[in-house]
Amino acid sequence: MHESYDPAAVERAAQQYWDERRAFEVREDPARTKFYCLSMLPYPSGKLHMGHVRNYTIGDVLARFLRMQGHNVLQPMGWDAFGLPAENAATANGVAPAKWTRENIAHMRAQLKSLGFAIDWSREIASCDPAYYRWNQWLFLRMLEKGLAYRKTGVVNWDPADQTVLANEQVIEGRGWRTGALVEKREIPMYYLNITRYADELLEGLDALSGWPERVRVMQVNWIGRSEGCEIAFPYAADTAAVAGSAGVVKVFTTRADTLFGATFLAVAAEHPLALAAARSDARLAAFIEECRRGSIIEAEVATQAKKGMPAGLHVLHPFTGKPLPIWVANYVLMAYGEGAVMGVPAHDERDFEFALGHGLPVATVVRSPDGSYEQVQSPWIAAYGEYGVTVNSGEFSGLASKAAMETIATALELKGLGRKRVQYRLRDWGISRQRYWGCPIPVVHCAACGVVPVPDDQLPVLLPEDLVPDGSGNPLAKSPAFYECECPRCAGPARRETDTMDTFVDSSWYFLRYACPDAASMVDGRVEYWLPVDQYIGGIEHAILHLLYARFWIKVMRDLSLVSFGEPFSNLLTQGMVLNHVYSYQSDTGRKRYFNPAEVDTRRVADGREINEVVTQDLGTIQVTHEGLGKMSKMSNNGVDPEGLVARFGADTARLFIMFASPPEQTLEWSDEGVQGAWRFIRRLWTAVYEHVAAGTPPPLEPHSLTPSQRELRRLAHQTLAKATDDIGRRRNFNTAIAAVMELLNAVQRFPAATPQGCAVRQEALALAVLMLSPITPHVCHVLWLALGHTQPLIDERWPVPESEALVQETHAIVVQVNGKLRAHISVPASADEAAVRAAALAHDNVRKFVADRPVRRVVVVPGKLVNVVI
RNA sequence: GCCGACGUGGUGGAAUUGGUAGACACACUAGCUUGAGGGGCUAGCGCCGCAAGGCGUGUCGGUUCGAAUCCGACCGUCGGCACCA
Repeated sequence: MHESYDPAAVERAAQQYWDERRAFEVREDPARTKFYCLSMLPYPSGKLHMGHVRNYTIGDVLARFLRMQGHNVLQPMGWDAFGLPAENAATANGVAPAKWTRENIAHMRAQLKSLGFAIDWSREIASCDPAYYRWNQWLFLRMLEKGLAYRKTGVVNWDPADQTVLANEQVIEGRGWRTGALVEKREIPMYYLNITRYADELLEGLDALSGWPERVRVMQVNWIGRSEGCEIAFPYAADTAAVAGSAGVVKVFTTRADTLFGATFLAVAAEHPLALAAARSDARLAAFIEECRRGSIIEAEVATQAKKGMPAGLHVLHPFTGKPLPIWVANYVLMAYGEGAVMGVPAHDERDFEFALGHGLPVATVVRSPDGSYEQVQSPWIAAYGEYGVTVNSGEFSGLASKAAMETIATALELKGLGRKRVQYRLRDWGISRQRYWGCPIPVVHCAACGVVPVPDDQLPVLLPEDLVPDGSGNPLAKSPAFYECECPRCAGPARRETDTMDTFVDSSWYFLRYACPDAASMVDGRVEYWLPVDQYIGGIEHAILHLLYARFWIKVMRDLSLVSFGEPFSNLLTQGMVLNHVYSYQSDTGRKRYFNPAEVDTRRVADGREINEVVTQDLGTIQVTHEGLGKMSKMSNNGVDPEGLVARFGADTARLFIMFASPPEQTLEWSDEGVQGAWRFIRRLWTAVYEHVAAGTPPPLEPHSLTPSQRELRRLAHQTLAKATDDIGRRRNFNTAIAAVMELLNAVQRFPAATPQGCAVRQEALALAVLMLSPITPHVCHVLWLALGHTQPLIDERWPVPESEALVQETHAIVVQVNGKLRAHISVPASADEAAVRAAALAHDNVRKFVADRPVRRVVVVPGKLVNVVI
């Protein structure tokens, strides 16, 4: 053993040992308990950032910990290799996405290996490999057969300058990010997966997922958004029937059928057929609809925009009173939710209220609060009353409690054929078509004679050509006859291959099954039944809804196709908090934004206290950039911190220890490398402690019964630390406090005078326990220190130790004494002392007597082993 | 706007079940060691105060013998909002 710690040499030795032994390659073994530890697969953006390091270190700590507890642990890794950034890079640099992606994978794989993760690399997969994505296509075809995949039109962002579809991310303040052109909406045919068919099961399944964080389950519940309510049909008035060409109804969905008599208008989406019909003879309305059409398709923007509307000049009839209600076209009504129309009840709905006030529409009260505090018309109107109560002014339905009114009105509507009770979901079907090149081709062919024809299974995979370079305008596949010209599988006539590719969420919806059987000749095989479901899934909280919901849906579909036996993919979920860093941007004249890495930004304060942020660029010289605040580390905002520098300077163990010590895993972490010194210093102190201990000679066997009090005390601390670390890692997943406890143990070891042979034996045990406890977190240095402590079996094959109950016995308890809740004294009592003795000892303390003085003691609260509170 | 979370010293954080607020670290200050390097060791370090003591966990209010923790309102930050992944 060297006197000084050399991380590079230590890490080389440990990694070489693991590699030679193929220590992390695992096989199915029915005799052993399996543990599938999975981290979300990375997008190969080019370099790792600290968010990745955090994610994979958490996974690695758990994988190594459970391995030490005797489990057969699978920890795989792969690449979410399709997606937009590769196309952007291609457009910018003229490199084909395939080459760019594969080079990034090679670099990032090397970075992951340098961090020493216990990954079974023999199972590595990349979603851009045909051997993987052919099964996306295969399952899509099965879904098509079952009617679970279907075709309908959908709305996309259209950049008229580049003649291309934009991702939401590429729309900045309503303009295309490259062209600055005003983005339009465009309706195109797309494929949808029928996730809403599984809405109820996805919702109910959440109750059983006790290993998931509550916050994620709540978010999914709200996303699915099941609401029980009523569909109500408003018959056309004569003017509407004339425009529509026949009699008919406008359907709305409401959860508040009890407020039906308070409806004073009907609002429809700009895309609603009646709005379009009315616009044919109303130029102003047509202009308004055109304005809405230019609006955003992004929900966050739709929800925050000013509520605008215009009367359609048409009417519907109230289903009970027959009174005509005006139809308004409103930008806050979404065509995608419900029926694309809502009844406007200003008195009892906040949004309707705001709209009515803005457009001078009448407000009619039809609910009063049970205690009468809200009654009749307010003057002037200040707010809607959205609570339940008792119906008023509702004809024959007046005087009913809200719930009863909903039932009664629904029944009456059903009798009239103008409504029925119905369940509505907020969840929409999953649109998977992307007008992009770098993705999995959708396996269908369009034939003039046969229509849409699925590609037969024996012609899979539909291979994605890898040599195309997108130029930012349109999909290169659609400009590549070699790809799209084909023969119809049905009639053998000339046909055109579908050029849309799949959403990359498809790739990440089942990759964890393929790790179990990466070489299977079918989509999955029996090995999946051994390894799945995933015992511990770890990934960013930003995936709480979309990815996790899509994966749950996909697995349920596979179960219903009898491909797997289970219906939930992830038994336990740890949602890692994001690693944030500052975001700096520069907006050029064309409106295009450029992001600068915080490492390049020079910040200084000017006289008036403002901060000036400057970047020296090659093309623009020195420019001032805008500090946009904090954001998650991402390629998009160019604020990632590459761990490479850290690893080169301090080694992988320091990087791992630092990120795990910085905060508990679920918490958002604002990036700063202050503190990395502490992790580095700690590992070196541990190294030195072991070195000096070993240099003092081999200690005799430990004799627990012949120890001095101070030796017993250190031994107790060592075992207490072990109990805490076991609980912190195994149950609480609070790695930072486990590390802090081991730091305290090391501090105690260093203060401990090990002058005698038994003193050395106690120290030997404490150091060995410290090395074992740290080994999941800093595996390289622990590998070397373990051997240095005289062990012949390598650490990787060691078991996680169990604290000895005898060593944990405590003879006295430290009790705090409060007077009126304020700390006044510390006392020490024998562990055997009863409540009366503790109380007496507390009251006898000088300082307690001083504060009590001659005031009467009203009450004494005794918390055994902890605290006494004297109330005066 | 809606849904979810978070807010504690100069900084990261600890306080696990309502029971000592600030563990463990970083930074900083002073001293020692000098091998003069991003080395090691010792001590100090929430705020006010000479002290006794008082105040203190985003803000305001409540429950309790006792609140960082529970409840209500508000403010701020972060994530998601269906084509970033």
